[in-house]
Amino acid sequence: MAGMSDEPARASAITDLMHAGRETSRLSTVFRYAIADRLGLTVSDLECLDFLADAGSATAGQIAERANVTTGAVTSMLRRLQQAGWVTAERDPADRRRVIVTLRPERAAELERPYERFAHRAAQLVEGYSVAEIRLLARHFERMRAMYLAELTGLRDGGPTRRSPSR
Amino acid sequence: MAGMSDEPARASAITDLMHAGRETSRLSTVFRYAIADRLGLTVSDLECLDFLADAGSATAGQIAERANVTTGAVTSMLRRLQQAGWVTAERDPADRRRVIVTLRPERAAELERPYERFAHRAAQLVEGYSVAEIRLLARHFERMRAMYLAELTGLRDGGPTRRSPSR
DNA sequence: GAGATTATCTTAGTCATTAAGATAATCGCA
DNA sequence: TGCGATTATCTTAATGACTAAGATAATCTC
Repeated sequence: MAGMSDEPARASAITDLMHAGRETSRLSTVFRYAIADRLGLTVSDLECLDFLADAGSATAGQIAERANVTTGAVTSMLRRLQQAGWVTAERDPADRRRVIVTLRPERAAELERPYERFAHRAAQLVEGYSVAEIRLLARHFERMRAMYLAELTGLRDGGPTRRSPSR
Repeated sequence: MAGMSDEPARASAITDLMHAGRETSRLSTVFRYAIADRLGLTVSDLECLDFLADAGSATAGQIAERANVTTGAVTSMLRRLQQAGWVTAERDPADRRRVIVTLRPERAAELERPYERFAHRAAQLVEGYSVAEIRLLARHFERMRAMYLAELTGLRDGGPTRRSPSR
């Protein structure tokens, strides 16, 4: 096999991969909308809660950056989420300008529930794969994750036209 | 190797995969937000335009369903998109209740532009993979796509609590 | 052709978000 | 030490996308 030209096959496989990848990304966004709606949250709220579930706790500023909203939006978001009992927020004793936000641990499971069916099906999907294949997929997703993070900061900083002229 | 118990390794690989997969999905949503923002569009607008880029043209009702918004929202969305020169909209001569919306072909490339850097990096990522590996990834994404579609219709139909009580 | 259905549009009101600037705490440096 | 600069969050006013409910208008059905 080595040295044999498989360029056409390779190119077509890459095209397939790109198309399926983008469509999956698109659908995952719509799916996330639906999940947030189901939980009575905005997408930004869900973003925040998922981030907290992963990170444990974070400052208001970190949440703003991560959810891609202004700090003003985070202020009202936190009021919302505190009122609904999702998070606690208190000033950092070490630096009293900061607000440390923590996901209430007893609510974390509730956040997972809409994903349960999905996770179950995803596990079934993987059943037929070898360990090596699973590792390949995990590595790939990890690289994509890094790419998204890099591109996001790139879009934020490098963007000359951030908004339509009317805003 | 065959018959050897690799269950612990397998389980940990699956955990890694699930984690990276979910994080990637989350980031891709934030990325889509950023792309829409960069184009001066809402996420619904982008959803609509991407749908049109794929489908060629569609009725207002089909767009509403696809973008998960009411027909009233589509009306103002179309005014927006027409004004910005993204689409044309005209009544269907065969059924004058319908409005047929078409993406202006000369604007389609513009829709791709914010993805270019991303696509370029994604291509680099894949350079080191064998054709078999690329095919594995493409197959996996295709299966995920199918899963998302199935779960989405499930969420839409089976959902008892669609909104928070205050709305 | 009358009533039911379908597709889109209108209207009024809601709410998350932004921009700009206020407030308050911490840092850096003379 | 103390003062100006920086950093983190909050406030305010305004914007605009969205929804629900119902209006309008075209098409089906019998």
